[in-house]
Amino acid sequence: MTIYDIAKVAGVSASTVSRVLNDKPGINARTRERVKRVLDETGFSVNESARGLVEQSSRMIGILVSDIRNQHHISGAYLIEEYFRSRGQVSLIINAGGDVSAIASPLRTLASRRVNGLVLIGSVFQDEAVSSALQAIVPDIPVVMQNGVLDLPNVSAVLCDDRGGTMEATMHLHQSGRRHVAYINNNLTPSNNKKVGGYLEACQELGMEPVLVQTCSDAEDATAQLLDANPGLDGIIYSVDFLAAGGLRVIHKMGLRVPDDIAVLGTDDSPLARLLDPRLSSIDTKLEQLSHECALLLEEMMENGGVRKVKTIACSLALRETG
Amino acid sequence: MTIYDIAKVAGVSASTVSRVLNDKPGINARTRERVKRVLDETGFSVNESARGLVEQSSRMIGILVSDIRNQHHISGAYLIEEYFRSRGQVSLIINAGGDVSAIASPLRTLASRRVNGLVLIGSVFQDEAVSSALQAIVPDIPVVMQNGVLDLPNVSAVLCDDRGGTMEATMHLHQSGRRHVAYINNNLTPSNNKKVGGYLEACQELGMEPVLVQTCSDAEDATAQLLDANPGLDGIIYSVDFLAAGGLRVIHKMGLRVPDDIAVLGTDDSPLARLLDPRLSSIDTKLEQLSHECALLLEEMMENGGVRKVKTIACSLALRETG
DNA sequence: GGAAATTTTGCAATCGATTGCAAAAATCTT
DNA sequence: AAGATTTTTGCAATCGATTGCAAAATTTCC
Repeated sequence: MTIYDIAKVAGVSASTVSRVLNDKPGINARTRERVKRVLDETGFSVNESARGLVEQSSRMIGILVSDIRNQHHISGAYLIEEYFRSRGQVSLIINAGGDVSAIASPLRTLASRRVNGLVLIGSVFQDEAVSSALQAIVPDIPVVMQNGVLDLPNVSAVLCDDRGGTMEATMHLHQSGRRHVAYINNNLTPSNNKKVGGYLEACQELGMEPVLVQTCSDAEDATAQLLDANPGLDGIIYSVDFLAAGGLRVIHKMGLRVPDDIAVLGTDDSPLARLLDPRLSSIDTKLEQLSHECALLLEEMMENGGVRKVKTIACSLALRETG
Repeated sequence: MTIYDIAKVAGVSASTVSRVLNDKPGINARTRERVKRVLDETGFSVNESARGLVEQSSRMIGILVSDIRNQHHISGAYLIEEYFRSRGQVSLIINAGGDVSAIASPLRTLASRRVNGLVLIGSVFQDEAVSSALQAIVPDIPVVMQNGVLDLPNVSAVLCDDRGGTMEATMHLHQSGRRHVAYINNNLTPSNNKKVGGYLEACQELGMEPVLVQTCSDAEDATAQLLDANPGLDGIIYSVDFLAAGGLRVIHKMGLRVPDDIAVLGTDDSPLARLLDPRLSSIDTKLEQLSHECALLLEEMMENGGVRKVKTIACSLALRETG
């Protein structure tokens, strides 16, 4: 079923059908109605391949997620998808599969589809390999990175102030009387490094001795070891909420009370925080705001041929029952 | 940058370039190499719109998710995306936004893109409105429903045995000595109705008096009321894990011990179950297997012109610390 | 060395939409 | 009623790939 078929039925030319489809002016009202009726009756749907070919645009944006297993990333992708869907742009969401060096392949996929814009989700994309891949494969399309920066003319960025958020959290614990606050990190992403940096700086400023776990694969083990080695610990900050869940379990098992004996903070203020018992206090990294800004920025770049911008969003503390 | 440009540089015709691109036979090895080198050097990427136009296929499949906010659905979508990505098919993941009656719009989007196949995720799609929309808009493309059935020739289904799983869970609790088991449901989706059915049947079979909350928006309130009204309760099954999280909190607050005083089961065996304290026992609705079957079935239908099939997968119990 | 067989390549049509330009139709002027 | 305007419509080129068929190049064989 093509516009030529529609044209035949409606007794007009294909051009007219096309113009009706796209709400172009200069079509007689009665003709327009007639064509529209045929369109409805036949349940016609435009061939976007054909349209994309002549328009040199796919009416799609690409969302490249560094790692799907990360709940937080998925949520971000969907917030952006949602925004663009309401604007009539379809989203092509693709998983990079965690391997940053292999980014060329998904990038080429998106380039082949001629996406009008691209969002990269995940701080691991802040990497030289990604930078050169972007330059080689999509040097001209507007890109926005969520939580990472690259120095390319077509690549904007929206970041949350991980460093500041973590500093603030550390200071908050200090202010509420904690003097031995540890930090447990899961992996060394650029974003997590900023968090660690904030923690260390706050410790220095406050005269606290930092107790840092740089990476860990199992939050329970890490927490148990930390508590064994540092009996005086009265606060732990985790780089991600689900780590804190494991931490809480160990703390509970050891007979310590939260937050009386020890305060616990997570990061990201994910839905999980509200489901744990006690409800987890968390550093809110403003996912919704971040995603919204990404969408706005990308839209702006796509419309105005777009100048590069870098925006930072402040974090806040979502205080609940753990500290 | 088109294949004509490549052709010019490589000193061949566009047809040859096309054949190299698609690994077609009958090209001289040296020519093939030369073209390939030019392809690499220029970083050429095929225009999928043009290709899609002549091939009458997009090399894309569509995944329509009933409601994005449902973590479980998202995970399912990604499992399917993953499978097809490994097969060179891109996925177009779209959110129906919860409103089943408005399914025509996303469906038309997918139809316009000429997706080669379609997966519907969410039992709410098991609905007359969806059936007629599918028939009207995509009567010819292979469709697989995850957790729902419709009686259309091009629509297969993969279901999990919610009813059986819930029966088994109820019986398990009975077997471990529970005599007053309640069921708390959040909403009346077809899938949840099957769960409730299984619970009721098990109760009857076991001679237990059913205590059922048909719908609830807040798990804590529902649980608190239930416990107040039924002091003898020694087991609660929730239709979804995150409800159980709220339940655990209330139970804990009331001073009851889990599982000694009361057993708690969730449903779906989501990552959350392993993060709660105590670790939540849950009815495993086999999301991974379900998604994998969906992918296989869709692939089969796309390749063989496909006959409709309906598969059911058994649930199992993931027993942990709550019962 | 030349005819036959085989391999390799290119020509040209095709997919289904959009759009500049010109022709046709309708409306307005006097 | 005829010419000038304006509105409405259609023709035909275009986008960038794929592919059947025929032509050209190469290889094989006697």
